[in-house]
Amino acid sequence: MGGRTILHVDMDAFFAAVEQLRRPELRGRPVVVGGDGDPRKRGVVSTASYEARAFGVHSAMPLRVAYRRCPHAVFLPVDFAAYRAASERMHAILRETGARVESLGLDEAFLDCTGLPDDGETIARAIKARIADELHLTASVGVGPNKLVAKIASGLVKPDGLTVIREDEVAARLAPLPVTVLWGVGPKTAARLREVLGVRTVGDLAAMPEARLRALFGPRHGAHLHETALGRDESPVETDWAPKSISRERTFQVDLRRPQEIRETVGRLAREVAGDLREQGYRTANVTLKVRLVPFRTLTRSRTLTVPTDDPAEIALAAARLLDRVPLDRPVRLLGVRVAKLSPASDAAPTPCAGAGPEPDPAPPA
DNA sequence: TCTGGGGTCCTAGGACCC
DNA sequence: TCTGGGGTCCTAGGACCC
Repeated sequence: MGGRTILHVDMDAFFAAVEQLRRPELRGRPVVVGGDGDPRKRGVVSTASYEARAFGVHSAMPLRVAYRRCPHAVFLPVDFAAYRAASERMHAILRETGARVESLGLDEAFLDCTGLPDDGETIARAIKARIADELHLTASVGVGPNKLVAKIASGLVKPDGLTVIREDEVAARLAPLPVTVLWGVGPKTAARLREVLGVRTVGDLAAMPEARLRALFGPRHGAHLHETALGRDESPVETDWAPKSISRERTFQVDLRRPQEIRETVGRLAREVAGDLREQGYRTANVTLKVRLVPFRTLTRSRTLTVPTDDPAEIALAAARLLDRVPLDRPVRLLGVRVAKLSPASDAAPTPCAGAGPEPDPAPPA
């Protein structure tokens, strides 16, 4: 497995940058994009401009906290249509390199440039130049021997950065970084690594015997930690993506208490999911209901529909049955309906058992 | 009233089968 | 009666990512 050339392209403060581009009066000012743009309401920050980050505002922060930290920022609602348009132009530039391209959301992508005539750094410079000239936006790019290293590299210099990590530099470049730069290492795993093993950096983790990691985190997660700490990653750049599930969820500005209102909302979400399902050309076999009760507890219930279906009424019925199994003894903050086990609608042969309808729930465990 | 909305993947236990 | 072992499917829940 020698000699892949992988790029990771990461648009800088993408949503905020698009807003500043179309509204020049916002340039140089702190801009926070998130929720419906009202920082006094429930919602989180999607993207903060670099001017806002200077005040400690960052992605996933509650809007109210962002408002406290930076009250003079301009707060804007998320306008996906605008960001999608810019994203498509960016992706067109990436595809024109001839590389295979894997999207990660609207603002990031991996490119497999293996076998192209130019080297990774040259391609990266060309991409950055075109994004600057044609979109008037900046991107930070990382070049490495695999996706893991490329992604870490793109994060090392931002905004408008370009960082190349050669195969023989990987260990030395990764060693001093905190373990949270690694894929799959979030707050919980980082805390356990620190508390149980005294591990803080990628270098610390790389020095840990794999057996200890397996014992502590289980065979798969342990092995994954070991591999990534060494900068190893053989995952391919995947150009085709198909969803494995489709969902709709809503957090309410005011927690719901009335059962009638809760039932109606579940029905509405189920019909929205069914609409998405049909629009995207899938059928499904499985419905999951998610309910978040106050304070902060998530309760999910799922069950299988007997008939693969994209029928809104059947999906709504399944969700309603699941709701019957949730004790609504406290206010409800969030409702969500997810459908999984997707299959292409075109495959769906007429099923002989289609008249059976949903079967009664098995007795729920106490 | 501090906590969105879209996802993916893994684990663990029980049911069930051979 | 002293209690194996592999496999799959299902459900619930957790961690993580952008």
